[in-house]
Amino acid sequence: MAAAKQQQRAERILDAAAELVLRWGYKRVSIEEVARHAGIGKGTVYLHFSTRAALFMCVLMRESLGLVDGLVAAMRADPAAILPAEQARVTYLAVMGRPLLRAMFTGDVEVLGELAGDSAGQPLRKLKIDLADELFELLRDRGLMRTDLDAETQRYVLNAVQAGFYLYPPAAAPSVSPQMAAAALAHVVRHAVQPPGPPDTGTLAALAPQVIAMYERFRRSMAIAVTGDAPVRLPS
Amino acid sequence: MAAAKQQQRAERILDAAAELVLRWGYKRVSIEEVARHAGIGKGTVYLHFSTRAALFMCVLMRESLGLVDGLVAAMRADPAAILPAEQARVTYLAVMGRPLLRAMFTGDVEVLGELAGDSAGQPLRKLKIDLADELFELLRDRGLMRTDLDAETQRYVLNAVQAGFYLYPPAAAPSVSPQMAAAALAHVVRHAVQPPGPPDTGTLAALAPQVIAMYERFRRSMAIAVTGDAPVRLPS
DNA sequence: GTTTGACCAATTGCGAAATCTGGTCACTCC
DNA sequence: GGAGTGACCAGATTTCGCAATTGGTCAAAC
Repeated sequence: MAAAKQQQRAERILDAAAELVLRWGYKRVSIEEVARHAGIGKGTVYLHFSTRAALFMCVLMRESLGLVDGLVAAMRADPAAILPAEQARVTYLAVMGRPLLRAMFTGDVEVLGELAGDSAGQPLRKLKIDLADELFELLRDRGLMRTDLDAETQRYVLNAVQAGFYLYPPAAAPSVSPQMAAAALAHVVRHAVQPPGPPDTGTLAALAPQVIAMYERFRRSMAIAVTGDAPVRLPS
Repeated sequence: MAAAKQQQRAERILDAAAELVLRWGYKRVSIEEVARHAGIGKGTVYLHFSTRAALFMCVLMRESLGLVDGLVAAMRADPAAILPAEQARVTYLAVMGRPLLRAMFTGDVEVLGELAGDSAGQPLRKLKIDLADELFELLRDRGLMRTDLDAETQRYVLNAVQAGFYLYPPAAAPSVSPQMAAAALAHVVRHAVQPPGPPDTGTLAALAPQVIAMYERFRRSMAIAVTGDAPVRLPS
C-alpha cells in the first residue's frame, strides 16, 4: 500500500482516538472502539501503533507538535515572539484553545488517566530542559533576559509561574478571560526574567532565525522520542 | 469543669487528630482512634466538636491561625514584611515547614481526603479576598504596589503565581532548596506587582501598624467562621 | 502482501455480604 | 447533678468472588 495512504489512515486513527479520549477519557476508550470509529479492523490499528499506550501517546504528541508549530509560526510572524513573555502568552492561548493540550498541561486525570503521570514523557522532558538551557544562554548573552538569577533558577521560576497559571482553578477567578490571563502571565514573565525597557528590535530580528532553528530541531527530536517504538512514524 | 481544663483537653484532641491525619490521611482516621490517642472516651470528643469534619477543620484552622500569627510576628519585627514579596516569602517558608499547611496549600488529597475541596473553606476564601482587597488598596495608594494592573488582576496574578510555586512538583527541581524557592517566589512577586527600586522606609513603618491591624481582624473573623458550629471554641 | 476478527490470558467491573464507623444517649461515676 | 463514657444502630465502606471486557496475537480471508 502507498505510504501516503498509510499515513492518511494513521491520521484517521489518531483523529478517532483524539475525539474519543476527549469525550470519554483515556481509560474508557478501547482499541476496538477506536478502530470502529476509524472504519477499520482492530488488528489494523496495531499495524500503526505497537500498543494502546503508544497510540494515545501519539495523539498527545501530535497535539504537542501543533503547539510547537504555532510557536514557530508566531516567531516567523514577529521576532518579538522569541521573548519568554511572548512565548508564554502564545503557548497559554494555544493550550487553552485545545482541549487535549489543556488536559496535558493541567494534568487532567479524568481525561488522560494514567497517561497523565506516564514515564513515557520523561525523555521529552529532558529535551525541553535542553531546549530551555540553549535558548536561555542565547537570550542572556544578548541582553534579552536578565542575569540577576542563574539560568537554572530562571528555568525553575518560569516552570513554576506557568504551572500556576495553568493549574490555578479558573473557577476561582471566573471574570478572567483567557486573553486577560495570558496577558497577566506575560506581564509576570516579562518582569520576572526580562530586563526593564523595550527589547532591541535589531537583536530580536537577528536572533529569531537561530531560535526558530532550535525549535525545529527540538520538534524533530520530539517526534523521534515518541514514535521510536511504533511501527509507523508520525508525519515529519 | 474549669474552662481552662476544657481548653487544654480540646488542644489534646486536636494534637491527636493532627498527628493521626498526617500519619494516615483523613479518611483513614476514625473518631474513636483520635479519642484513644487523646486518652478519652469517644463521646467526649463530641463535647468539643460537633462533627468529624468540624474536628478536622479545626485542626486545619489551628494551623492556619499559626500561619497568620507568623506573618504578624514578621511584620512586627520588620515593617518591610508588609510588602507582597515578603509576605509571599514568609508564607512559603512557613507552609513548607509545616506538613499540614503544605498539604492544604498543595491540595494533597492523600492527606486531606475530601476535606481538600470542602466547601466549608468557602466563607474563609471570601475573607481572604476581602483582606487582599483592603490591603492592596492601601499599598497601591501609598506607592508600595504597582498600579499598571487593576487590583483584581493583581490578586489573580498573585494567586496564580503562588499556586505555581506550591504546586510545581519539587521532584522536577530537586536541587532547589525551600529557601531558594522562597527567594525565587519573592523575586517574581516583587517584580510583578511592586514598583522598581527600594520601598520608602518611612511609608513602610507608617503602614505596618494598619496592616497588622487588618491581619488581626482577619484572624478573628477566621476563627469565628470555622468554630461557629462547634460546641467549644478554639483559643482566641 | 494486507487486513481482519475470533481467540486467550489477564485485567477490570460489579453486586452482595460482611465489616466498620459517625453520631447518639442511657447509664455510670465522681 | 453534670461530666464522661462506650454500647448501640443505621448508613457508609470494604471485601471478595464471579462475570464481562479488553489488550494483543495470529491463522485465515481477501
